Amino acid sequence: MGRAPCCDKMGLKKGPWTAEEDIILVNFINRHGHGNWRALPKRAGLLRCGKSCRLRWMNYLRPDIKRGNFTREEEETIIKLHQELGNKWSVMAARLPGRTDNEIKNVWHTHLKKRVARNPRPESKPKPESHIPYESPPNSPASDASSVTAAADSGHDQDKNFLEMDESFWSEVFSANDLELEFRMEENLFGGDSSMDFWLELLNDAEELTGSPAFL
DNA sequence: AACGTATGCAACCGCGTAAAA
DNA sequence: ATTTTACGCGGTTGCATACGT
Repeated sequence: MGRAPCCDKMGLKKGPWTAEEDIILVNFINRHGHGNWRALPKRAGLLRCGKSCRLRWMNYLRPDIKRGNFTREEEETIIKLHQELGNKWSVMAARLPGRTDNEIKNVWHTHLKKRVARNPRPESKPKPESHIPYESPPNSPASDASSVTAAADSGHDQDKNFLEMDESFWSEVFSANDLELEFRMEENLFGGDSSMDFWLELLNDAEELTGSPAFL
């Protein structure tokens, strides 16, 4: 049977998410949940397809996502689970709280697969340190920490600070400004010229609240 | 300093399937 | 029972940055 496209692609944005889009998505889900991903972008005022929103939320914006390095234990768990389950990334993610299937998949393909290939049973000789760099050249990015977080070594400058924010940032920002914020967002999204001034002001507010630079 | 290559991550695409109509 | 719709998953790609020459 024919399958309808996931969304009407006309006019929908693709590519990396901006801080503004993240704010809109997080705020909307915090307030209304995500009952219907397909309808969500329209309701939230995002020019994205529902699938894209879902992915962004699941892999990045969800408050329960653990940011930071994969521990040695997590890496060993992934290796073990992969031996058991194969490429069942979502099952693995369910067994690793705070980690996403995409993240696990990436870390497997970029680090663990090679490690396993070179050293088929690493778990048989546990190393004393709980957090050991990947097997990479001493000055490679992965050598200073086995970080697979987006923030750690991706270089999207504007996003970098944003990504490093703890999820508490969002709850602080939104709980503090809530109603007025939503009103102002809608005003800027639907009502008019959606100038950057609004967002800059919002980010300044965020900085004041959290005591740390938000995005800029 | 400039250029080419490798690496790592975020995001997209297409398919399978469950749920709804 | 059949068809349609939406969700979730796994594979793949695009792009920015790091590294090497």
